[in-house]
Amino acid sequence: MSAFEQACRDAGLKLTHQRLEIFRELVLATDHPAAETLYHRLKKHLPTLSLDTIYRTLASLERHGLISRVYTTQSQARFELERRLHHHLICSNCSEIIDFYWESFDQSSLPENLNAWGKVKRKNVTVHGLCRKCLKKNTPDPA
Amino acid sequence: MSAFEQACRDAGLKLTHQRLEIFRELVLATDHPAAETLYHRLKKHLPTLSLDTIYRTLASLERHGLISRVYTTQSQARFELERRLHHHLICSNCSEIIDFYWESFDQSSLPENLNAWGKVKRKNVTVHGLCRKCLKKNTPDPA
DNA sequence: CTATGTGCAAAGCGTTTGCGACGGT
DNA sequence: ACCGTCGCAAACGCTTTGCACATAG
Repeated sequence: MSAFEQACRDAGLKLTHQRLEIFRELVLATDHPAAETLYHRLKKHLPTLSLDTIYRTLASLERHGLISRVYTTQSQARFELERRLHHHLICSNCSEIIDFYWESFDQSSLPENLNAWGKVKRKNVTVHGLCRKCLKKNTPDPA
Repeated sequence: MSAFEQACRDAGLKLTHQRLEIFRELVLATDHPAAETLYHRLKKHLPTLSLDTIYRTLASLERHGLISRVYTTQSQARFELERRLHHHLICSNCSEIIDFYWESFDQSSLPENLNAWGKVKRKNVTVHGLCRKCLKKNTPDPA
């Protein structure tokens, strides 16, 4: 967390109460929350917090590489801390997103013909399926 | 294409001119176009076509499993034909999305501990980097 | 002939922005 | 005291919806 404070100072960002709380909520969250989700969670302890501040803060933290936007098919953007290389499990029913690690994949190399495309920076796996909760509820995917 | 006509009949969808043209454009497209992109491309040959029809048609084709929505961090939704298993290359600069194939990955198995999560249906790789065009233009990624 | 699909215009929803007040540094 | 940030409200962009007419089956 004080690494966060240092990063803010380096970036010229002020250490406001709101900023700290929004970041702290993201540290604790494992579910890649949307802006609105964060808003509802934080509103309990910060009743005057506004949704705009959440949006502005998320954009600013993203710009400075402290958090990142998650790839999704939904219209709502979702966010996560910029952590070590990881991959995502996505439930097609409840659209929960969970991290997992797969080091043997990380160390493997891509097909050679990708060099023709350009310069590769990162590779990520997304696994789709049904999480245990949704399997139990016996709720098959929509349509 | 007549497979498409058959699929429409099976789904109880009428074979309208607009529907056929929108689907045909998606068959030809390799760049995972957004609704608006399709609109501009089709407008040339179908001047009376409306954007709402594009949206409605895309939603309907998606519901029937003929096309799918691509995972993205942008607010605009992008679409592709439901083809054989493939993976995506995404340029962080121009956000172009290109398909690639990687059969040795497709045949590999996931870490065993994922069974604890639920039932896996599909796994996809997303490669991020800079495409050749953007490398040439010497346009480094934003910020 | 009937149900579905279309085009138009208006509404919806998530997100962004201009403004004046506020608060770190 | 200064510049970044906040909350408010209004605007924005992408997408969806209600309605009346048109069209495929």
